[in-house]
Amino acid sequence: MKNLEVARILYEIADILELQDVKFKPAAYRRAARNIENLPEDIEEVYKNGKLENIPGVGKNISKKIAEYLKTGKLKYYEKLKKKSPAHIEELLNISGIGPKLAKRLYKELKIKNIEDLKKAIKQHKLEKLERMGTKAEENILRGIENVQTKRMLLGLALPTALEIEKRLNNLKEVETASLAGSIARRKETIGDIDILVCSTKPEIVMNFFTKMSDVKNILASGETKSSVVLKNGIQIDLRIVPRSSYGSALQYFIGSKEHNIKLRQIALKKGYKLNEYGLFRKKDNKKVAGYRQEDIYRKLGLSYIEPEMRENRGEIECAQKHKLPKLIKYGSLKGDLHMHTKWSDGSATIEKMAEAAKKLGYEYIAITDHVGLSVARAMDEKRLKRQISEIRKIDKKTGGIKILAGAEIDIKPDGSLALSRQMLKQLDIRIGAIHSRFKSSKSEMTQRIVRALSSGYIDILAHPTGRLIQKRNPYDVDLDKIFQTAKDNKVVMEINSMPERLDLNDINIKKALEFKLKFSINTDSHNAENLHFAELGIATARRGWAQAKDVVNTGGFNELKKFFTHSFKY
DNA sequence: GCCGTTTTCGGCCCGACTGTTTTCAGTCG
Repeated sequence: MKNLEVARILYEIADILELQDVKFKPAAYRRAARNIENLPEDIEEVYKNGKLENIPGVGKNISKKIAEYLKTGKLKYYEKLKKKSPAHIEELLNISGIGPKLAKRLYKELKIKNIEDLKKAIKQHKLEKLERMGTKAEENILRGIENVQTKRMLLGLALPTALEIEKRLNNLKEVETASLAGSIARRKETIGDIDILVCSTKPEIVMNFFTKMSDVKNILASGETKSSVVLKNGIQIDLRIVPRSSYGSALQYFIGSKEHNIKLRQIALKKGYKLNEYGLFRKKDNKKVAGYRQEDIYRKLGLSYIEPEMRENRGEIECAQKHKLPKLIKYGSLKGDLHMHTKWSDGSATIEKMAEAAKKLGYEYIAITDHVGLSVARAMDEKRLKRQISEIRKIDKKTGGIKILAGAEIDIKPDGSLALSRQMLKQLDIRIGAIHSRFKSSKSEMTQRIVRALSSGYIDILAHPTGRLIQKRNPYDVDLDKIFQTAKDNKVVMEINSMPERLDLNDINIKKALEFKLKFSINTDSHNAENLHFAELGIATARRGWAQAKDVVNTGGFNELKKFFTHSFKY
């Protein structure tokens, strides 16, 4: 899959053109790059089918360039651009506070080419001596450098803090409403900072409370309507206060995404409106026609209301125009969890403890799915698995209020065979297949390996189907179309793994799997009782992938589940 | 370079903030 590779080159072209003061082309290249980044299909497939120009933002010229790159592995235009540009100062554009103009000045006046040079120059206070620059500017850029070097945070790590602060603000009597905004409101898998929007008539009191919270480490900015702090845990929070009359439009604006908002504004313009964070205004007389509630804005523009998780300009606006948006799966709608580990393999809790915790979440059922067939993760051998199954049956009878299913996470070996005998496979209620080794196999090897496993007839769920660990390990190279088709043919369910660093399948691939009419199971892959809460992250990801309750097998009650897995259930 | 339910040419989202300077260019979200 070369989508990201192609997108990166287009981004770089955009940066270089921007540095050359070329107008509009940078935006065009960035738009194409963004859409390729978000493309559910493999760009090589799109190219082979001659459909490159169907990608929004990709026209004749860019499609030719993509074709050249995919065919030859090179792009002459790009090579030439790089040669022509005086120095590779594109790196500087990644720093918040530095745009094309400043980057060029830094190079011209101080010979600064990259972040390293820049850091040295700041240490010697060379920047503040430049015209129209000062100490503040220098400090800002230094902070920008730090931000480039700190990675984005996992949603699962930031969300509890975000919800806690949101609650604190809502408990304040001077606050009418506080809501999360930005990427965390859209439940993106990683976030840069937490945005919170507050509606209040007493902004000073709210701002004072916010900047003086005991967990604030330092205050970055503190004004009437906007403040920024960094918490002791390193998370940055931006708080904005707006009046009630424009709360809806402000929320709409700050939730984003940027791409979604740009599209929305274009629609507004065509319909004779102007949209900004203060409201939706009629162009001819500047009369405000919406702003109090987000719903009103969407309605005035002829759209159904779009849930924040969908606002990525991935087709949701077109769907909303036709009033054909899917009804997304709701938070809290899972009836059970089908993937978790216990002390029997690499988990830390007992079967009983996991069952009790699941019961507290209101679940009707869980499946215990410890590892088998691995040399790591304290995986069980067949003898131990046999003992565990009878133990699970015993505990299930003893424990009221929740059904405990006997399952296993079975290693898919490099040749695609399963690391468990047929005889044992037949005794399990839920059989999860998973890849744990040779992540760097070729695309064809990995595809064959998984296809063979799924075709065995003994796999009910494919766990973490792409194997990625966010910001740590790339997804393995695999032909997802083939995997999805094989899964469809063999009635294999795709897992949406809810662990914060997995979220696998991801949003884009969920949307793609839906085109194959596949079913999902939102599982936590818990290794202790607390992990069960991560299910909400899985639901968030499912929502970002446009999944509905009917697409997710574990939104159904026990009888429904039993019917679905009727070929495997022994229960 | 892309794109069209005002268009195949002439536009391309929009406003706030920041720092430095005295009227605004540059950058951001």
